[in-house]
Amino acid sequence: MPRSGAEARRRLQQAALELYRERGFDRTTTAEIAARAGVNERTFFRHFPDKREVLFDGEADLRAALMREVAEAPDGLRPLEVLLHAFRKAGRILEENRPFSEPRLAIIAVTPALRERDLAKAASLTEAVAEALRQRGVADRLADLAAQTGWATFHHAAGAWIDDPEQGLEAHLLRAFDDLHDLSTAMTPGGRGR
Amino acid sequence: MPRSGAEARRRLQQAALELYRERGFDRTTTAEIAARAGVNERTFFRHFPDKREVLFDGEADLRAALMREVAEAPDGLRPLEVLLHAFRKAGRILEENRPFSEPRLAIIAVTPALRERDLAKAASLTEAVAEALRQRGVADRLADLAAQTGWATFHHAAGAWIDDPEQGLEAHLLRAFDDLHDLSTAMTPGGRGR
DNA sequence: CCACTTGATGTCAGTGACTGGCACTACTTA
DNA sequence: TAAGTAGTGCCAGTCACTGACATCAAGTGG
Repeated sequence: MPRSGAEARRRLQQAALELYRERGFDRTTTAEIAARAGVNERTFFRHFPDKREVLFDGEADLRAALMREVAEAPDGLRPLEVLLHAFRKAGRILEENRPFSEPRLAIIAVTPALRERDLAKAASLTEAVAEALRQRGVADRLADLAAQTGWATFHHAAGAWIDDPEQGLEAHLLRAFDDLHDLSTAMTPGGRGR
Repeated sequence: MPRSGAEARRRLQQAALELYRERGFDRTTTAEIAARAGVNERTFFRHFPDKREVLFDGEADLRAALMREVAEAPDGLRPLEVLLHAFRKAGRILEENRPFSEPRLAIIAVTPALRERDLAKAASLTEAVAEALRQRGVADRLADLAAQTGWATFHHAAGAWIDDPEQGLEAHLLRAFDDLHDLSTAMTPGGRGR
């Protein structure tokens, strides 16, 4: 009956999101998701490799957006400035999709198994960002460190934005990077002479 | 036959580590682990909540060590200095246990399911570190950000140390925090007037 | 209009992680 | 010695996930 496959895929995502909200992730079976989506359980696993992945679909888009923004950032910016630039741009996607992503994030937040997957995705994106920095000519060591601390700052800002959406993600981002700046500048260099 | 339970637990950990190395995590069944340890499969799940957790046991110790070092760091240090202090101390545990933790880390590195769990543990420890900073009087917002960026820096340094153990973890740590300092100081504050 | 191919699905059998329940045994304590 | 407790073995069952094979709709070329 379904011709394109993409329809079934969307129905599965929708059904999974609903059921995870209604009964919780652990008390939802893949058979139930498939039934609500009107397909066979086997079909579920043809579209998603496992029960968690059905909630993580936009990753490829976000990754592409991030890498593009890092690549296209103005010349002359320092690594963390490049990242702030990219996060501001990519953050708009997040903000526009908030109605979609809010229930999703709520479920992830209360489900350890989903938090684990979320962390894995974040780690993968961090690695992608580091690679994008390297392609910009940032030295290997700095690219890795900048990507990790930059992502941590972004993650921190996103968390603050979830708790307090009034100010907008961008304001939280700017404040987080300012805070990072303050944290580091106020730190005496290493414990050794330089 | 076993009297203390702790023995069975250690045998299970040992058997799991061996089997994961020999055949890989995915091609090892919990029944095989139990058999090599000389116990029933059910006993495996009495000691460990799942097949991954058997490799993550020292977490409580590391957490305690970290929180203690953060709490006992000298007064007057800025948040990131406190963390550098704590990581240097806690890092010694890592260095002393390298013979133990090296095969373990190698398995984790090549097994996505175990990497996920590892990331979850790191996130949990980061949260603990943030809490320890708060108890030191660091403001909520800064504690969270400092913990995340500090952990990212620590993680980065640990990775560099794994690749190049010659210099010792401490040297890598100092360099990573210096790099972080450089990254941030060279960054113009935000994109807005202050 | 008839093969023929192709992509998505349904069906079925099977493996393995994990759980609840119950009985047994060794060690501890009154 | 009796009662308790902790650690274990055993058994049945659920559920995530996989491989193999059949089916079915749609498009394609003759």
